[in-house]
Amino acid sequence: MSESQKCETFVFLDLEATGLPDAYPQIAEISLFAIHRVSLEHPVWDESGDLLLPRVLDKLTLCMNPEQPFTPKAAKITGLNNQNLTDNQKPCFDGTVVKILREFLSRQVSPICLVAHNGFAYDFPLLRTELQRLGANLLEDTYCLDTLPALKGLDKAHDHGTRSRRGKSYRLGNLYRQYFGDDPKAAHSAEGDVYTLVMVFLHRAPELLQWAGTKARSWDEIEPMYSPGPRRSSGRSRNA
DNA sequence: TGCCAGGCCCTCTTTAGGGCCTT
Repeated sequence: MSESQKCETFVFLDLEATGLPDAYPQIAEISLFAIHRVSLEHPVWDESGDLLLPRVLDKLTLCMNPEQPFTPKAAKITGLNNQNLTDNQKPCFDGTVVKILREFLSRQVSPICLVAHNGFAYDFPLLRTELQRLGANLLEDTYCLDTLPALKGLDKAHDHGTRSRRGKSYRLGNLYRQYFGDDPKAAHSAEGDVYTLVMVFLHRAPELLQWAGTKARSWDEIEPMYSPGPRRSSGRSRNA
């Protein structure tokens, strides 16, 4: 996208799901923080010098009970499983979730840029799969930014081709520790990870906003993680 | 069916292999 089409709202996104892509995952929790670019361009610090989460933002967090069983590791790290979601009578990712997502996004000033860490490889394709299963889509004029290649690319540019990045971890929690000298809060809850993502973004906001101006992809370019079968179906085929 | 990724990047590379990153 060009600077003339710069995104007005950045919607930070994280998914908790039943597993990694090899397990044909389904979404169990989604969290979004919608923040206008003006709050990202003008971060605020408190008296102690600590960076603050923007005061003005819209939040949405939903839990849902996937039809797919959780892998043991996914259940362990997320704290979610089919039993506790069933006990709390949570429906699956259904038309109501789509309606809520679309209404949440439609309340934001467009163009909208979705932001996720490793989003091009995980969150965006998985969300695409869940929407495709229902024959649904997000809004027109939606873009996507992945902070993983963005931060790697920015660091590479700073290093001027040297090898100083060797061994550096770009896991979201490690980036937070590196930038703020503290452990991230509520890791592997969707809302906790979105908070961490927003803070990491704010720490590098001028560079990332500039990066988004030229490197954000259209949502329409995102391919599904896999081709979803119909609900309650045993057969599924991997997307080529 | 059953739990199986895969695109990207780096390097002891390029006729390849391995680790990262997401749950």
